[in-house]
Amino acid sequence: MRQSQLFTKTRREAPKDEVAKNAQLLIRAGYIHKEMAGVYSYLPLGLRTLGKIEAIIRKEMDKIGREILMSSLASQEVWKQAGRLDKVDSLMRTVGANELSLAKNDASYVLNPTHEEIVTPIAQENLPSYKDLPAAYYQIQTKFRNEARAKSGLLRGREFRMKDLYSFHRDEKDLLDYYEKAKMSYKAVFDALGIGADTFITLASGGDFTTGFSHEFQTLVESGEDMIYLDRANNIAYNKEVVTEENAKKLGVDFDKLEQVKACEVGNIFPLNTKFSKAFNYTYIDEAGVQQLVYMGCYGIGPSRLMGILVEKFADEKGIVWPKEVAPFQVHLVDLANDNEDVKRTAQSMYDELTKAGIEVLWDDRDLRAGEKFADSDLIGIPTRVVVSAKALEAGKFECVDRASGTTDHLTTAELRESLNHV
RNA sequence: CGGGGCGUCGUAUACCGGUAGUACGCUUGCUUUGGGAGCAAGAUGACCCAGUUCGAUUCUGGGCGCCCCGACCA
Repeated sequence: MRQSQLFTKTRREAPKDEVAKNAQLLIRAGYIHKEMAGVYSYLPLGLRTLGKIEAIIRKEMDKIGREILMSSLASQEVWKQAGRLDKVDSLMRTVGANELSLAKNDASYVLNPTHEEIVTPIAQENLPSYKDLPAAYYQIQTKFRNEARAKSGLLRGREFRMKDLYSFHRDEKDLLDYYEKAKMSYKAVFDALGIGADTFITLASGGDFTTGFSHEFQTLVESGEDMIYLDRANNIAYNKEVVTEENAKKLGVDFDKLEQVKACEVGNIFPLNTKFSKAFNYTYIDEAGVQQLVYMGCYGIGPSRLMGILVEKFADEKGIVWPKEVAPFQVHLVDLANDNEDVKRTAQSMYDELTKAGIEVLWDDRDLRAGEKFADSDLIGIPTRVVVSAKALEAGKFECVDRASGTTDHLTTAELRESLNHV
């Protein structure tokens, strides 16, 4: 893509109402636009990056579930059924068009902050027999939560992207088997995103659903809002709510000896057991023809939050540094042509050649001075920058800068393609 | 939801109870071209509603919005 056709601009300064590094850089580089507190629009670069993150997640989820897309809106009746209408603080309510003029307070619809209430009836309709189980549905969509305090850019929003997976089982053992499988899938996702080494399974309270634990995936990051108690040797962590005397005894862990570190929750998985199948009276028929309650699990990952975390973790003083797997483009082709037709032609043919080879290239074809182009390139954070200039034409080699390390190589076109193929 | 802070061109900032200034960005022209160029000429601004006042962007009150700390976060 030509940068002149991106239809976004970079900014030298971040808006003063953004303090979080991820929001400052993503806005300055033109990835996102702030609509209101905790609500952002995704611009071309942001959408591509978000898409990459979601594709990585989708690839793993397809191995353990079927993708669907559920409604954002639900009637409040559905939420009453599991008794959560008034219990869930983050529920956002809305009104039907015919009620707008009445300005009623008792809005009739809700924007779903999670989808147990929606998915359970779908499963009920489609998975009535032991022969249908186990099964799992997942979706990636925009979620709405009435966050009391949206903050930290993409890390905690009122509207955000979420992948939520729901699994259905004939008994607890089958649920737990699947639960372990889901854990492995999550691990694969975080590995692929380049944060595997810093992401720890963290024991958390089971909430309403279970007397046991649920599991969070916490990524170490300075700006994280959670404090976790990390046992590096055993590759496991405990969250604040779990660190009690009672649990210390139960788990045989001395919490005082653990490392306290800041982290951000990138995923969580819950054994729901029969909470929702009871509420919706979702039973399956077993081999003996007897109705049995279905066991459920739910599993979430926040792609938009992950995008923020990747910025927080990898950015430097010049701007964003994307892991190669999620960068909106692999190569930032910067021409310093101005009026030099030879340079322009060379940039065009390099763009064509790399693109044809399946490499995603953002070509900065804008008629600007070198300094501004380099500064923008640093800010945007594409992994490899290739400079096409009069100097390069003379030398027959192009300057290739690795954004993360800052190292510069001078390569011929063939060498460049070779090095990119290794990625 | 409790506490604190802040609302001035698109962005960042300044000043002021009496014609609102600067930088970046934007428009036009010329020059410049390997790390955010220069000159010249333009366009664009006081969150909303009351009150005080001859006069309010400035002071007071209310509302709304945003940020931060805390509580909350299935």
